[in-house]
Parts: sequence; C-alpha cells; structure tokens
Amino acid sequence: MRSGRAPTLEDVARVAGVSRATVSRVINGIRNVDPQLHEVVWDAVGQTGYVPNRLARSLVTRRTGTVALVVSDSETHDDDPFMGRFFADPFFGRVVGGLMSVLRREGVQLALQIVGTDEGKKRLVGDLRSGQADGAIVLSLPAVDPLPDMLAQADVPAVMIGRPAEPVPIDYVDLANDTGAAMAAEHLLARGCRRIGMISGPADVPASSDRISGFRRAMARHGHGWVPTVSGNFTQDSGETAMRTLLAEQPALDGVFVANDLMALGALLALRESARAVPADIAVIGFDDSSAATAAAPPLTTIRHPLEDMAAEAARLLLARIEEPTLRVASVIYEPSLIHRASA
Amino acid sequence: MRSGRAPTLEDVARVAGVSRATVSRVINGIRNVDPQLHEVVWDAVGQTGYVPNRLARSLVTRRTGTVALVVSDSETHDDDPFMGRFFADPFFGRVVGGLMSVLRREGVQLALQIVGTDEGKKRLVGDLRSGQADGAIVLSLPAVDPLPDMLAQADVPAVMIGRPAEPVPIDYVDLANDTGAAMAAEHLLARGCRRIGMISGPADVPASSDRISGFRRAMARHGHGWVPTVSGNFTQDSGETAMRTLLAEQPALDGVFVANDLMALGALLALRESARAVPADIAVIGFDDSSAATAAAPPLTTIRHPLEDMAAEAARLLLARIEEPTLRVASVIYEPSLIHRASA
DNA sequence: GCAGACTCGGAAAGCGCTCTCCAAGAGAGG
DNA sequence: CCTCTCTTGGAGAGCGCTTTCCGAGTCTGC
Repeated sequence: MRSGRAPTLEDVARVAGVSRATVSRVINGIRNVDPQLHEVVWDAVGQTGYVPNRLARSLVTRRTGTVALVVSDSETHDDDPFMGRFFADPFFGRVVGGLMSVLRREGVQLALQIVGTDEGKKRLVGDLRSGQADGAIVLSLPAVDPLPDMLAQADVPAVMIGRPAEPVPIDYVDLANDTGAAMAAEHLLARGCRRIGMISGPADVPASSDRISGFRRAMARHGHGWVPTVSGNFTQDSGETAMRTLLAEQPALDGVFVANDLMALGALLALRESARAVPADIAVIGFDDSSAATAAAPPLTTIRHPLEDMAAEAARLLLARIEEPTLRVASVIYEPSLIHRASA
Repeated sequence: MRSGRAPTLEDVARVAGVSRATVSRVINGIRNVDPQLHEVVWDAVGQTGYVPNRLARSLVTRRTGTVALVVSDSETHDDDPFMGRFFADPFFGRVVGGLMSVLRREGVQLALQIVGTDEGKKRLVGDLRSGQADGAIVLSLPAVDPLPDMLAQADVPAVMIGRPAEPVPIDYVDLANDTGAAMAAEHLLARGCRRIGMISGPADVPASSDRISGFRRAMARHGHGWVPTVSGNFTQDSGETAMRTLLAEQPALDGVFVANDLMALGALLALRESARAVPADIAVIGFDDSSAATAAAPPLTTIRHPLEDMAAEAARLLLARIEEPTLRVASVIYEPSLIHRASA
C-alpha cells in the first residue's frame, strides 16, 4: 500500500490478467464468473490494496450510499450563534445516534448539511437532485420553512423529524406532543396541584404549539379553562426568566409544566432562588427526558420523547422510500410516556 | 424546474448555443470569456435551473469539498450500545458545532463516519485515499487505535481532536489536561481541603491519563505524595459507583477531583445519598464545563474545556493541510481555565 | 454429428464534468 | 500587406467506474 495514487480497477485487471469488466463483476458479486477467475481477481485486489472509488461508482449507478442530515434554519447572517446552542443540545446528538444505529448497519453514510438562506436551500435541493445524496432527513427549525415543500416538489426522497408546519406531502415521524402535554396535565392534577402554570416554547413551532394546545385542552377538561402561560425559546436561560415572570404574575402557583427539560432546569434555578421547595411547594414537570432530567436537582419528572427510536424509524422510512420512490406518503407518530422522578 | 432528470452542462450549452467548455468556464468564473457570452450563459443556467453535479466535478478535480468526521471506536460487534451514549453526550455536539462554525463558512461539508473494526478502518482509509473526502477530523475513542497511524501512512490529510495514544506524525489539537488537573488540585488545596481523592477515567486513554498524572504531580508538589483514586468510565453511573467506593475506603475525604462533569454528577448523587454536604463537608470539582455542570446541584466548579474552539481550530488546521499537504506536522494545545461555581 | 441454447469474458459506450490543446479571428508592428 | 502575437471558444480526452452488447466457447438433445 504505497502512497502514490490509489490503485484503480484498471490496475487490478492488469495484475489479474483480465478485463476491467470482469473485475467489476467480481467486486460487485455478480454471478456468471468462473470461480477460478473469481479467486484470481480477489488475489489481485489484495495485492494492489484496491478500494473502489465511490465517487466514480456513484456517478454511474446514481446511488451514493449517503444520506443527508439537513438542519434547516432561517438565519439572516451566517454567523448564527444559535447553531452552537443547537449542536450542544443533546437533541442533536440523540438524533444522530438514532439515525446511525440503522444507517450504519446498511453501510450508509450521513452527511451533515446546514442551510439557512433560501439560496442555500435552493442549492441543497439541486445538489440532492443531482445525486449528491440518495435522500435527506430533515430537521426543520423555523416556524415556517419553504424547504419541505421544495423537497417534495423536486421529488427528492426525504423524511422529516417533526411534522412540517404547513401540510406538505412528505414523510415524517413525530411525537404525539399533545398527548404528552396532556399526560403532564393529568399528572399535576392527580398529585393535587390546583394553581397550575405553563412555560411554553415559541408558539409558531409545531412541536411547541401541539404541547400548548394539548396541555390546555387537558386542563380545560378538568375545569381549568385558563392556564397562565409564559413562553421561552427552549434554552435554560429563557426557562429561568420565564419562571421568574410567571412567579411574579402568579405567586401562589403550585405546579408548572415546562415544555422542555432545558427550560425546566432554568425554572428549577428560579424556584430555588425564590426559596420555593420542589415538589413540596411547587411541582415541576418537564418534557423530553433528556440527560438534563436526571442531572437536575431534584431529578425531573418528565415526558419521555423516544427521539432515538424516532430517528431510527425516520432512517428506515427514508431507506424504504429510496428503494421504492413511489411509496405512499407515510407518517409515524410515537406515543410519549411519563417518567416519574422527584420533581412532580 | 420539472422533476425529470436534472439538467446537465450539455443542456445549458445547448440553450446558450455554446460549447460545454464555455459553460464550464463561465460557471467556474474563469476569465477569457466574452462578457456578452457570459451573460447568455448565466441566462441559460437560470432557464434550465442547472446545478453542477458535484460528483462528476469531484471525479475530475479530485476535490470533494467534504471533510469526514471520523469517530473511531474499537467495537467487537456492530450493535454497540456505547455509541448511543457517545452521541447523546454533549461532547459530540460541541465538536460538531465547533467544526461547522468554520467549515460552513468555507462551504465545506461534513460527512459522519463511524468505524469500529480494523476492516472498517482499512476501508475508510481506502475511501479517503480515493477521494471520498478531502480530509478527516478524527475522534479516536479506544486507548490504542491503529487508525491514526494508518491515516499518516496513507498520506491522508487528517487532524485529531485529542492527541494520539502512540506518537504518530499527525496533526492534532488537544487540551493541556495535566495543567487543568493541576489547577483543580491547587484549587482544592487553596480552599483548605486536606484529605483529597480522585475519580479518574480509564487510565489508558491519553486525555484521562494526563489528568491523572497532572493531578498527582500537583498534589505531590504540595506534599501529598499519594492520592486515593478510583476509576470510572466517564459515565454518570460509573461516577456514582466510584464515589461510593472511594467513600467506603476513605470516609474522611474532604475534597474530590472528578475527571469529567458527567461522573461528577454521579458523584454528587452518591454524596447526597451519604448525607454529606457539598461543598461544606466535601468539595467536588469536575472537568469539561459541559452543560451538566450548570445543571448540577450545587452547580459544579469545573475545569473549562474549550471544545468548540478546539474543534474549530482542528477544522482550520485540516483546511490548511488540504491546501498545502507538505505543511510540517502541527499541534495546538489549549489551556484550560477554572470555572468557579458552588461545588468547590 | 450438428443445430440450438447457455455460459462466460471482453470491448466499448457512457455517467457529467474539467481542462488541455488547437484553430480561428483580431489586432499590432514592420 | 504580411507576419507575429494575443484572445477566445470548440473539440475531445480523460477521471474510475458500471453495464450493455457480442462473440466465442461449452454443453445438451435429437
């Protein structure tokens, strides 16, 4: 394995004393090749240290063995400080882990793509269409995003994690966010809370609005027609601020549903600062069951979001659609579950 | 933009009424093209919705505009449960975020590659050599890993995050782990701790062994020739177990250095369980300044690991080496800093 | 013993692009 | 007016691979 140019099919063919075509057949396991030649070729492969050039192969087969993980944002300028936070959040890693658990087994690679501008999205779709990747898993952050529709229009195999904000004929996996929020409501009510508030995420993001409506609906069903709500942006800081605001408005609160664990962590901080005991004075319930939940003090009762499973399913859906592009548009909704810890 | 086959250079050339070569020149901004034709060509590009096929381009230019992020493991079977944990850990996301902050600006993509078996590593090097990606950022997990050496041998541009276990002529960025551990020692000593223990990571991982030796050296310098140590594997659970063991051996401990924040979280749990107050009875200091540190109760005093910066620097080093492969092997060592919070 | 069916391997045509070479035309200098 | 140089655009040769098309050889059955 010297380090000049990498050996090519041609080289192997020369060493084996056969034609390029034959080597290609052997490598790709196509029958109709004499077992003897078969062996000769593999010997030559070993001797030369040959590894097929994936690019060249993809160019002709129109298959890359690569799937794009697209993080779709809507930034204005390129130095988006938000992205740093996004990657640091366990959310991203859990998705990657879930995806890899199935892609890896299939020998499919994951290429990370971040797009913000509409220009970037256009180019992304173009790249995808011209075979840059076989398909895309899409994580759409902005409340309204043209990307899902562009992908659908361009007939690019794609699966979203989290439903699109606008109805678009595209596969997706999602969590029954409303059910999860309802479970939180039931739990708080069941443990005797009567003055319950909510710290929500941004109202225009689907996952967030579903949690809001699910929670309100469940509360209303039990006679609480109005729920004091302050919204944050899913960061710990915003949760802390929101909790302070909520407390200022409703000092007698005895329970709060926080739309994700990170904000719940912040809320816990604000609560400690105001000398309220959790859960004795006020019960706190989070959402996601991220690693932050177990790290919190007290450990967070939360709604489990089976993100790894969802991502894995997204990968499976995508692989299936790549294999068979005419499949009917599908969606898979996961049911959340309540994880009972100490905070509520 | 209809959804049949994507338009090619040929199509654009036909519409513009020029040759493929001319279109290629215009697209790639090569001068020597009449400004008028220039415009005609761009019009044709707009009309056809042409997007260059990156694969075809890469095949001839031998440049892909892609960098691989290689996570090198040493698994035995493919269903490695460890990987899930690895991705969920903020470490992974922070690295990705840091890398993307520089790669994105250069229009370079990141392709994720997980390799475990030696077979897989061999194929990876082959793929890299045959131009699958322009270079690699390597995260090597196992204590002893043949990959760095293979990469160096094959002359593949590569940069490691964390120094290789064995000396290998390869670029890397690393943290002065020993200095960080020494800072922890100084801090514990300065606040009056006298019976100090340590929860270390696996002794054969470089980052871990540097922390061990740095800590011990600093302690020795202050007359503490021996430091009771229990090792864990960087997970929260292992930290909890280790703390219990340490406590059983040394009940009078009044300070402990834990080699990462996640284990420190576990240690805090064990401490609470044993009814010891932190930091009153025993001071705890972590390492990494991950998001777990602020989430902990009490918030963790810890050694800051500027991982995003390190990853960004790794990306810059790699880009430089891709541009100029004959560069001298370089390493950049980052200095850690102590973040003072409540636990010590 | 020979037509017909089958098996196997090679030649060669691309996949979509870049880039070297070359020819043609324009302009300048003698 | 002719030659020399310079600019500009086209033709075409690949990059490394797959795959179709064929021809040559092998085997069977009548």
